Amino acid sequence: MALPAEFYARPVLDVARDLVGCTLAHGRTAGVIVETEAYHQSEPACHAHIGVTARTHVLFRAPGTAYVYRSYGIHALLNVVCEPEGIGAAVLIRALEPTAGVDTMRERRGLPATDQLCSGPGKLTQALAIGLDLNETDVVSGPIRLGPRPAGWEGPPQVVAGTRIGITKAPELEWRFCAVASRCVSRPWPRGLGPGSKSTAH
DNA sequence: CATGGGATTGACT
DNA sequence: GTCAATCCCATGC
Repeated sequence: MALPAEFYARPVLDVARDLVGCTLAHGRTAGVIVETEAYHQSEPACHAHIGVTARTHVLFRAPGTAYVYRSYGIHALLNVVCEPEGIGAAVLIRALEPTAGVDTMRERRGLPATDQLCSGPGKLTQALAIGLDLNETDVVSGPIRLGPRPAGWEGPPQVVAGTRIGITKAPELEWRFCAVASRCVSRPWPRGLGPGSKSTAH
């Protein structure tokens, strides 16, 4: 049972928030999404901001298309294209809580603790064996599968918003969404302050 | 055609 | 805390 294409044909911020708590699977490995970030052509941190190129054309394709690209020459990062076709927008999957195929993940990752198997965008693609070959595949009916929350995750998960990580452009946008209780997120909130804190003691 | 940067990670000081 | 690895691609000459 997969999330329908219509799920992704909505504002990218809504999709990013709603994907937290959903299931991501590839092969026999799977996990629950605990961290996402939204990207939209209207802001400069998004690859689609520069327009349609050989690299970015995928972002303008139909909602529910996977956009997998290489980061820092090393890591594959997984995104899901959102909004109507022709709009360049996507949700970056940043972290999972492993639920299936954990032993396989451990082998691929080299025996780290379970909490760290998928606690980062480059880690989870390695753990689930998601490579650049899956770029432009369909997450509704293709090899990468996205489904609703599994049993045990009923009820809306408590999701908190914060600023995106590792970017230099538009760093002020609070377009990162995390499951609040998870220990599998890629990075804790700075200085132990709650998400969305705009001012420090001053 | 040459160059520089990047939505990261892991190892090291 | 710092830093190198490594490669695709956008940009500029």
